[in-house]
Amino acid sequence: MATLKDVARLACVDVSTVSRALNNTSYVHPDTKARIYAAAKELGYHPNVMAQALRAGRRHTIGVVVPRLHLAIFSEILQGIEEEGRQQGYATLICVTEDNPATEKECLNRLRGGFADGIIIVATGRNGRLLRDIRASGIPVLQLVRKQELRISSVTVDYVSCGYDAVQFLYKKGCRQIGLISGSLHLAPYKERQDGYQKAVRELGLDENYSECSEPVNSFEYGYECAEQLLDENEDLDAIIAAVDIQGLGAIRALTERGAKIGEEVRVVSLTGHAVGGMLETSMTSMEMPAHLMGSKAMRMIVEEIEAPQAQKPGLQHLVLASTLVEREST
Amino acid sequence: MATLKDVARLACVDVSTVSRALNNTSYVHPDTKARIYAAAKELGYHPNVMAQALRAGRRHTIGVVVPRLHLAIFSEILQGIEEEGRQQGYATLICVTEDNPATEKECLNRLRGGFADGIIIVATGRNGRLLRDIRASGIPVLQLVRKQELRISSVTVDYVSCGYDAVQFLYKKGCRQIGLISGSLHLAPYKERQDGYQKAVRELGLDENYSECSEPVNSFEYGYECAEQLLDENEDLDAIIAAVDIQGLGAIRALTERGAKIGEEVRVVSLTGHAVGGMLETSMTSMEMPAHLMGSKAMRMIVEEIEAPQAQKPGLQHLVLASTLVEREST
DNA sequence: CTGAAAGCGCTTACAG
DNA sequence: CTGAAAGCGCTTACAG
Repeated sequence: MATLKDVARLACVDVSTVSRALNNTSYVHPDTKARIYAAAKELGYHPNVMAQALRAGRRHTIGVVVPRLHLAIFSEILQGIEEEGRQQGYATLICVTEDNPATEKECLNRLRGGFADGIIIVATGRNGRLLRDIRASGIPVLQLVRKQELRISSVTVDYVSCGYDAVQFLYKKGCRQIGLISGSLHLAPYKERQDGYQKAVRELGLDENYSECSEPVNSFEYGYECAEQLLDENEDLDAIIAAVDIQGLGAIRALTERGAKIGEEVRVVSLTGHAVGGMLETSMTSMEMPAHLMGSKAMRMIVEEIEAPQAQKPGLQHLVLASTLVEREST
Repeated sequence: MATLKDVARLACVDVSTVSRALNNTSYVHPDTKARIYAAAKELGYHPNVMAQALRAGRRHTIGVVVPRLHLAIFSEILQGIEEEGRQQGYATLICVTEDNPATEKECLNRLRGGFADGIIIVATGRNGRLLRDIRASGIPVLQLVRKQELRISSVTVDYVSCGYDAVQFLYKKGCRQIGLISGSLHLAPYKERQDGYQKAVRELGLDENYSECSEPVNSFEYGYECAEQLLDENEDLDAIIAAVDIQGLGAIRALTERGAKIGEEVRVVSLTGHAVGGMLETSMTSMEMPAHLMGSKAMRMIVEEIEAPQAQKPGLQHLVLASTLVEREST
């Protein structure tokens, strides 16, 4: 790769002049400029971003930590992040943790210390302290989807309303025995959706139907098992709410195998709204979270924080967006 | 952030000694070492990766260019890339192009010139020349999934066999009127799958049934429309092959709406094998591509090329993996 | 209008 | 065993 020095030599000027000409950072005589441009072109010069970054103390890179990409809403969120980042001149570095705290820790430790100017974390497995450490060391950190640390800015969805609204909706459809398939209650999104469910069910004076399978996970199989269990325990069950779509797919599968008429005998709602819901034989009603928007908002917030002058950093911000109900055939 | 200099000052030694101690790069007196470690710990020192990178001329970062992440096999591939990269000590930078050549070009231009030590490109929209340029400038480039440039290393699947095998499989199931839903024939994976289809159909003396909808895209709606068209044009159609899963979902949807018995009257096979296929009411048979493996292989190949001494660069390599048929209910 | 110099934070021959 | 110096490729006051 050609460097500034090479261009300078070819154009018979100092490197500083080349830098000024190429960056348009102060007046350079047109003739000199022309020579420099010609030289740069001839050599196929591209500035070395690393050197620029070292100089500026900024890499224009944001690290994103996600639990997984495949079959999850995270991939859509990530697209939102990346797109907005590109527009703002920031590159997006990713780390996939599989919800493993050790992997997450490893990722975070790499990201700090120069790999990224800021970190958007979608997972969060017991590394709260590390996160606060990183933040304290001057690297902006933002939680997305899962808000575990109150002292760290976040972009989330109103999960309580999400659960609440789903129950209300089903109630209006005539459902009286509504089951819930959730996830690990250590994770805020699951806990809060369950809170919303509980609130609505109690207000309406309905029975609470929880699935209590072993280790809650975000998977098709888990959705399937939980649905089986809910149906076994309550033969009057007339609705199932699943925290995430692939659990919903599992529930639909279980219902299909039992020959239950989905959307009539038993209604199904997902609380996450992955686009696959609309592509099924029986398309699935869901509370859709504005995934792309959440990603771009998060990126914008973190870039703002990075670029704000030291004196006027925005401080703690929690942005909460709303889910919207998209009614489909499963209800 | 504390720097080497800070640590040196606190430990009362030269920065070079700190560097040597921390990197274990030559003998340092145990006492000095202890002081240095203590100082580093006290200051919470983390080396500045940028500076290291500038010095070493290597960033330990690979750029990955993908058409999209959501609802595509690419997210699984990307997980494979990232995981392997992490193990090899490389970070993964992503760029989402939406198959837009201009966006792709922008991404590539950023990635060169220091953003990445190597580039894995999954898209490829008419930027072959730029790719060769980048490669010529010393940055390894690797094509994944789509092989457009013969002079650039690649990891792909044997798409011809994939199409061929699907037809053979359906033939053995008794199908005689097999329709194909493909994608843009400018893209090698689609073209080759179609070639395989054609080869098998001709060998077996069957009719060729192509969907000829307007602009081929990788979408649910496109799959739906094409299926409709295939069914309208040939009322004896007894099988549909879809290039990618979400087209397959569209086809299944179309069949469902017509009341056709999937897996009996009309069989459906996808040629890509996104995991969602196994989670449907009628689970979908598919030729599964080893997505995760493709990602990790690609990462390993490019790291090898980067780290090989100048004298013994591996040179052009094309790795072709096999798809495997996973039979499910749709056939 | 342009050059010479300093410095971003690190590593690594070179001395001693 | 450890320090002083040079240099990775850039940018930016500071002179002139």
